[in-house]
Amino acid sequence: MRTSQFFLSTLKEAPSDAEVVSHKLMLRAGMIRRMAGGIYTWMPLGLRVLRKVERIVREEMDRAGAIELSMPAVQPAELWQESGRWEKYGPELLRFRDRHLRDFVIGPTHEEVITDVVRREVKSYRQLPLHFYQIQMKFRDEIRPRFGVMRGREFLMKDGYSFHTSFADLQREYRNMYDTYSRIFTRIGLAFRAVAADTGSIGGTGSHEFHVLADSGEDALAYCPASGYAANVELAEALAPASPRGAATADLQKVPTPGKTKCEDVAELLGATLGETLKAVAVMRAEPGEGEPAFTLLLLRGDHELNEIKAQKAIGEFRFAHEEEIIEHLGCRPGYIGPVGVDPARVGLFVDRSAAALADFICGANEEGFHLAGANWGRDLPDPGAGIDLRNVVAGDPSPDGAGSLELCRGIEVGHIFQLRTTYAKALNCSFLDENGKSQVMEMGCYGIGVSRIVAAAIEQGHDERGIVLPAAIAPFQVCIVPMGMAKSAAVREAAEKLHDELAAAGIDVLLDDRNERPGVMFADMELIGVPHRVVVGERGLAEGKLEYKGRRDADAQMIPVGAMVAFLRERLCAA
RNA sequence: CGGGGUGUAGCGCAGCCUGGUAGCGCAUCUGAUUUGGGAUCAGAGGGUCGAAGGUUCGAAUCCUUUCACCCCGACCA
Repeated sequence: MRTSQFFLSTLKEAPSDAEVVSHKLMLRAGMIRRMAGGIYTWMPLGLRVLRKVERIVREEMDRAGAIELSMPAVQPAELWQESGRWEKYGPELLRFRDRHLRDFVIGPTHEEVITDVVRREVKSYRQLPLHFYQIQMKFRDEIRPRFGVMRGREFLMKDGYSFHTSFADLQREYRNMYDTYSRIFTRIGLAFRAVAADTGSIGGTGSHEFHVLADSGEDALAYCPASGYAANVELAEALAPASPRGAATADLQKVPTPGKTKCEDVAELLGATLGETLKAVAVMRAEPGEGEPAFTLLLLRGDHELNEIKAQKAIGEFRFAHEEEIIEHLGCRPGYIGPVGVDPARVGLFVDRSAAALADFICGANEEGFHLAGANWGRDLPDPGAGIDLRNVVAGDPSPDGAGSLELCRGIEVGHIFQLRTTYAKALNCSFLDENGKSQVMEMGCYGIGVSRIVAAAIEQGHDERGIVLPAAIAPFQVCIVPMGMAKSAAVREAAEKLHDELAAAGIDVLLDDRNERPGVMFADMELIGVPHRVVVGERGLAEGKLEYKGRRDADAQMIPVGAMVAFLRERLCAA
C-alpha cells in the first residue's frame, strides 16, 4: 500500500472532548470519527486494525471447533417477550416499531435468536454438542457512552453460544473457550488476566472475565501472586479476620464530634485509626423478608467500602436511603448514624465480617454532633455472630483460597465467558431427545469478546508520547517505508519501490509513504499511527548499499544491507 | 435520570465580566524557496459565534428557553 492510494487523516491536536489516551490517539491517528454519542465511523486506518483483531478471533474460534454464522441485528419483540427479557433488559435495549406497528429490537446480544435457531434445527443428542458464533455490530443504548469505542453504543462483538447434552460437556467446552480466549489475547499481544466474575444479569453458574491490564481500566481486579487466585473485586470474597473479636475493655461513652460526619474526621478527632470506626450505610430494601423492616443499616469498618453486588445477594434489591428516610427512622441526619439502640422492628442490621470482629469501636450516636466510643457487640448492641461478606477486598487481604494475600490492579474487560446452564433453553423450550428417547433441556454456554474494545484497550496498553505503539499482529501496517527525497532522487525512488514490492510479495503488510512530504511529517505520522517497523530509504545509506531500520520502540536505528532487508524484517515479524 | 462543565472556521483556543466592523495558532488552497524530525516567505478561502426567543439604536457578549457534547455516580464486550 502507498499513502497516495490510501487515506491518512492525522491531527496534531486531539479534540478536547476525548478523555483517555486511546480515544485521543485514535482520533489523532484518524482511526475513528465520531458520528453521535457512542457511535463512530471506522476510518480506513482504524478498520485495518479492527479487521486484524477480528481475523485472529475468527481463526482461533474456528480452530477451537466453533462454527460461524450470522444472525439478524433486528429481532422481533416476541422472542424477547418469550425469554422474559423484553421487560427485564431495561432501557439499554433499543426498541422500535416497523410500519405495521410490530415491535422489534436492535440486538444487544443473541441468546434468544440462537436458542430459537437451535430449537428448530436440533432434535437429537446425536447432533450435540454444537457451538455457533458470529462477529457482528451490536447495539446497546448505554446510559453513558464514553472513551470512544471503549464504551460505545454500537460496537463489534464476537458472541458464541454452545449447546450440550450435559453439564459435564458444557464444562468441557467452557474450559476449551477459556484456553481459546487465552490464546487469542496472547496472539494479539496483550497483557491480560482471566478472573472469576459475577454472573450478573445473564445468569448461570460459572463465569470468567478476561481483562486487558491498564491503569485506566474501569474494573478493579484482585489477584494472589502466590496461589494464582484472581477475581473481579465485585466477586472476590473478603474472609473474616483471622484473629477473633477482642474482649470489651472500654466503657460505652458518648463523645461530642461536631461537624465530623466522615469516619476519617471522627477517627482523627478522637485519635483513633479508621479501622477502629464503624460505618453505617442506610438503604431501603425492595423486598424485605417476612417481618423485616425495609429500612436497613449495612455496617462496615470505616476503612472498608460497601460492595453493592454482595449486598444485593445478601438483602435483595435495594437503593440508598434518602436523607428524609434516615431522619424518619433514626431521628438524626446522616453523618452521625449508628446501630446502637435502634429498634429492630424498624431498622434492619447487617454486619460485615470485619465489622463484626471489632471491639471497643467508634460509631454514630444517632444524635447530631455526637458519636459513641468504646462500643461493643453483645454488650451495647446485639451480637452479629461472624457477620456476612459485604465489602470490597483491599490489597493485603488474605486470598480466599487460603494461600497468600491479595493484590489489586485495574483492567479493561474484553472477554467474558459464562456457563448459562438451562436458563434460556428452559424459557424458550430448547430440548433434545436423549438415548432413551426422553426429552431433555439443553445445557448452554455463552462466550463474548469485545472486538472493537480490544482495539482501544491495545492502544491504552501500547502508546508513548509520539503516538500509538501496536503489536505487529494488529498494527494497521506491519512495516512502513519512509523515502528521503523520493521526488528528487531516482535511486531513492527505485530502492523504495523495489523494497515495497518485495515486502508485499512476501506477504508483509507494508506502507510506502510516497507523499513527498518533509521527513519530519512522515516520521511523525508513521509513529502516530503505530506502525511497528520502519525502513528509511535515503541516498546517504544507499551510497553504502544500506537501508536504515528502526523498531517503533527502539532508541536507535541500525543500518542493514539493501539485499538483506526483506529477510531481516521477516525475522523481526516472526519473532514478535 | 441526578450533580458539575463546555458550545466561536476542519482541530486547538482567545474575545464575553465592562454590548459597538469576529480574532489567533494549526490545517486547507495558490506561488516561490526548501527537503534526514511536524519548513519559510508572500497571498487566498473558510463563521447564520449550538438553536430559538427577549432586552437594546446596536448582542458572540446581558436575560429566558432549548439542544448537543464532556466529566462524576447506577451497566457491560
